[in-house]
Amino acid sequence: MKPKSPEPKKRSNLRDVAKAAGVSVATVSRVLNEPGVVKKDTLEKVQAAIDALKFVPSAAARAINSGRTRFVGALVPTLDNAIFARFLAALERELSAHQLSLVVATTDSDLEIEADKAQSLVDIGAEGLIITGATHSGALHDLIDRTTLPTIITSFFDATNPLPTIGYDNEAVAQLALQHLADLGHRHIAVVHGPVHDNDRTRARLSGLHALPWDGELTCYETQISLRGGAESAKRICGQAQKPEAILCLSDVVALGVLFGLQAEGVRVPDEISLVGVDDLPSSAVAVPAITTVHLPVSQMGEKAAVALARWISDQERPSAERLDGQLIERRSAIPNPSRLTS
Amino acid sequence: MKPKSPEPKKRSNLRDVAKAAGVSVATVSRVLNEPGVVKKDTLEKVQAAIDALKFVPSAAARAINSGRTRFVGALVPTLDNAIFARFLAALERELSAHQLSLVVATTDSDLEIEADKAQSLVDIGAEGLIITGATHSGALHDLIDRTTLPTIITSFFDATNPLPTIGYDNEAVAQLALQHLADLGHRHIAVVHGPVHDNDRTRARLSGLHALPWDGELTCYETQISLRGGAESAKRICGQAQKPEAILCLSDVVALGVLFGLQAEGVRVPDEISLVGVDDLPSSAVAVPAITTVHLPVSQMGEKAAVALARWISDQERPSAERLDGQLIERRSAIPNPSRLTS
DNA sequence: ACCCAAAATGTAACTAGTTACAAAGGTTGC
DNA sequence: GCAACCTTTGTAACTAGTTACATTTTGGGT
Repeated sequence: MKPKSPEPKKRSNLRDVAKAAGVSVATVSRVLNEPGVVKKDTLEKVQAAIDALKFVPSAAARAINSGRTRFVGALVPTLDNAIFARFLAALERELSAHQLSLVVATTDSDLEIEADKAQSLVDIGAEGLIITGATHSGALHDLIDRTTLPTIITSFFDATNPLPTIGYDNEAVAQLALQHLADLGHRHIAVVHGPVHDNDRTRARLSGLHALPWDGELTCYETQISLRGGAESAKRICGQAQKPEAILCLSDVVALGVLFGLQAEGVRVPDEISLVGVDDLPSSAVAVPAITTVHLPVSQMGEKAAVALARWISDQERPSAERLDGQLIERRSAIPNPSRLTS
Repeated sequence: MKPKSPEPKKRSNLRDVAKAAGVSVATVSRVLNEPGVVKKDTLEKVQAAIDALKFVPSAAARAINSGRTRFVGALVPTLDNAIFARFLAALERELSAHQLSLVVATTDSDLEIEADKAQSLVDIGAEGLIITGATHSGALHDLIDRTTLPTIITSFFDATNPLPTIGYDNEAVAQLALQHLADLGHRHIAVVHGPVHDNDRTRARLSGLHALPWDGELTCYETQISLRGGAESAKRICGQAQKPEAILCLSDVVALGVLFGLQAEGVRVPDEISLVGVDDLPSSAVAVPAITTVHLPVSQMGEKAAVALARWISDQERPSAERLDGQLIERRSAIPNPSRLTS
């Protein structure tokens, strides 16, 4: 027989504290939540008991009463691309200002993984979800539907989507970049983009490019969204019989990779070939030559998403879609096509 | 009077489902947790009721019984430096394999913010903590102490720390880089490093440099850890009367920034000046010239931290300190000092 | 000293699950 | 035909807080 403490260490709870302080549980609860209404010396007694027992209130028990867990989840393809890291940084900063914590889950751009991780987020009690793009698995849509979990789509603007979207018009964003090159007189342009599979942002950008009326020619190269992917694409492009006059990269990591790749091949940018990107990462401003790109307000997107989600959760105010505009930032990597007379 | 449903929409719970299916709450609970022991047709009845009521079990109620919330928190200075983003990516991947989610909080290298956010993590029920570096506010130490929350220090190896550390010996890491430059015959070296305030990793690296016995001269430049900070430092260095023979950057983002800064100033690397970094970010391998650097196994660190924390939480196995070694990766940005005859 | 309101505290019923134990139902052996 | 056992289900007591309401204490005014 072992009648005495077989498990001596166990987190102390409200009732332990109440007993130790010689008060009721309600009083302890008040000390925790509205110390103002408790008489000074009972407050001190209770505080002493709390300290003595190293009492830490249980988050779960609080959550069960308030119905609030105070955290939300975000699903992004990867953390390896600075564009998402920057987005999350802004999101976390603003959520934190609204007393919300952020659970991060990466999906590797796989819709099944995404749905799985979303389920985990629900299982642990996320009060809301931030997801990337508008294309998702049926399982995820079901989950959002049955839980009626506040969910915001980012990086993708689409006013007709049943879920609120906060993001850019990806078609327009890509067109900004292409139009700029067209205006500079380039007619033979290589497009370097990330995987199209499971990525509706890239698909939208590509279809934007193809929808733009102009008289030039596009050659597309698909690669991994990484510096290495960009560098390898540059090599591939340099291996072609006829080099393009300009290269358009649908993301800045790739653009920087392409720049490095071209430098390694001894091709001068922008003299021999112009280069534009999309994203406007800090690296694009600092690179030599600085890379002309389409600025995407990711930090603003993170903030807006955070505010919208926080409001949705606390006030049931369902946000409406918000369109953020890209902006062309002219730098040194794209110049007028020297082999053409543009007015 | 409003006796009828004044609030028609409320999440349904276990008892609602039990009532709807005509069974007891225990049976519904079994359907959820051990469907094997339930007779087939009751199982179907219950499942039907669950679907009909769109029942989703409450995470908080589960947590209150199991005592497990299934998530941990990580405190990092920033997401803007790829080194932390990569660390978190690996951490999240491995935690996810252990059925744990990751709450990310950024501290901006401010110990007060760090303590605040740690408190938030505890408030929402984190089962464990990953923190960066060994220097923290008293409030954070108190918190860890009173909650006895499994907490692992990363990016900093110190076998004598009361908390388990998983990381590099920062002094040694910096020495690897400096020794390499010394071996190449450089005697006048500029060191570019991030803010020293509240950052024990940087401090350790600097003291490592100063502890290395050699006959050269170090000039230190403090700057923000960013591309821009690096580029500006390069300009500052070029403005000196006597240019150093080599530049040692204590992180790779800064190294790349310095490279860009030097290129902008028309200084050729490595011909006129050698450059080495620390971290081994992907950009260092792809940059032109590729940057010689000390590889830090961040992904491995993320994985090891995840495994150690997961085990600590589930099996009460307190991990022991783990030292990860940096490794010099020789690339193109550092060459023998041309102005000297090194055998 | 006494009344009354305000302030402080206590009781017990909630929140939404899990689970030990009890009880009922069904099957098999002899 | 009935005991013995296994399968399946139900009851009620847990988990750790919050909170409506009841009760006690306190203080001021007369």
